[in-house]
Amino acid sequence: MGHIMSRTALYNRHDALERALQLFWQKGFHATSLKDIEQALDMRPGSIYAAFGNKEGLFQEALEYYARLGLTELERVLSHHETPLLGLAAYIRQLGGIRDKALPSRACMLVKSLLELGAREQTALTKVEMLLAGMETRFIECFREAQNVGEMDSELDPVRLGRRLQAEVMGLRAFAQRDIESATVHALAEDMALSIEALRLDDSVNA
Amino acid sequence: MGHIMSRTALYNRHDALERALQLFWQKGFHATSLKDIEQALDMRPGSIYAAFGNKEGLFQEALEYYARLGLTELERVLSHHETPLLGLAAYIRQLGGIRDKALPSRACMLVKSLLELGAREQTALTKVEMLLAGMETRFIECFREAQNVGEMDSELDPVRLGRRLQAEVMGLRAFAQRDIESATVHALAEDMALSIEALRLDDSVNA
DNA sequence: GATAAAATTGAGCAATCATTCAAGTTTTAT
DNA sequence: ATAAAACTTGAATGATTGCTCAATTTTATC
Repeated sequence: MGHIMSRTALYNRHDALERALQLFWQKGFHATSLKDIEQALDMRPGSIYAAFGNKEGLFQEALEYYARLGLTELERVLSHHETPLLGLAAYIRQLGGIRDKALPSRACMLVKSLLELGAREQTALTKVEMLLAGMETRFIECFREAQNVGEMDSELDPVRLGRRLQAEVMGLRAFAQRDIESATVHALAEDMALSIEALRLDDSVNA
Repeated sequence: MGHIMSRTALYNRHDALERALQLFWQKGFHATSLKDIEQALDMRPGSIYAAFGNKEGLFQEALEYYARLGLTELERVLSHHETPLLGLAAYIRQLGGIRDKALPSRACMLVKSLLELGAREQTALTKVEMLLAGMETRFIECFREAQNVGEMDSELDPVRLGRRLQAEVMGLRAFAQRDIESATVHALAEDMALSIEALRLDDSVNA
């Protein structure tokens, strides 16, 4: 893992991380063996250890990559909607379609890891906590911004609302991991989205 | 696992299940080794396999035991409140104090297992799905009963409400697994409880 | 107290685990 | 063309995995 890295090496690294993410997201940390990783990345043990240190190091980089993708997606949805609350509602509605996409798992990888990892994987667990805190912060910022633009009652607590939204997203995605019909998840997401939109002031609805 | 079993053998079995539950709930299925189990149950491998078949069998029995405890606790809270919705709200509020108790994990063991288990543990995974469906059904029944006693608008869909409540409980408990202050979880649970109570018709509030 | 049945023991099994490293290959710099 | 640096290889490591079973102890029955 030198400081200088060719363009192809960078690409290879990114590609390896992508494949590692798929694997870890699907099977979790403990159930993913190095054999699995060697096969998925088409790399031999020595190369993997030279590039990522050890299994936990690779896992942590996959976690960061995952969280970056997730935050980017949130920003994308937010930017395509007029106001913060409408953006958040759209984000939730989009999560309602999570069973329709071919993903390694419907559950959030951060939550999966939060529930799976123990004291033996302290550094990875700390990273998960950090990344979840980052997502929470972004949600809170949305509610604050909604207040600033007059979309939401300024008496409400953006911190509580942000945390509740995170808990709802966690719940929605854990629920979506169950063996249920896609329509059920869509309905659940719709109900949650309506709760967000219900926070909008009458003034902002007619804006 | 013969049909005849002495009182002490039954006690031992129950005790072993209790200890196995603590272990699996804390560390998850994969991170719990048979060495861990031998130590916790104070049993040697042969006895464990004679009593429970294999690691997955023991895990499944622990799951059933866990779910039975959870359902019993829900019934207990419901029975101590006047109406279904007030009971559910109280149940949620009680979950807000989950960080204050000394538990193996704050997260629901069924959700932990749902997210951790894969195709290789199909039978256990199917059991998890079944137990979660049972909890969902009980929630739905509560909302139906709330309609029957005139506590809730009969236009609302008890099935959607029940599923949403399950998703909220999943989210609350996953959120509570984060390294956060107890007060934060209490506040989150309070907000969720208020949402349940907001479903109550004005008539029933003054009943 | 003798005998049969049931339960427990723990050493040991093959398989798999994450990881290392000397040797070989490719890439880069000169 | 050549040397140095960087990267890759894959066999081998010791530890640990879930699990088996012949031997032994405990329990139940008469």
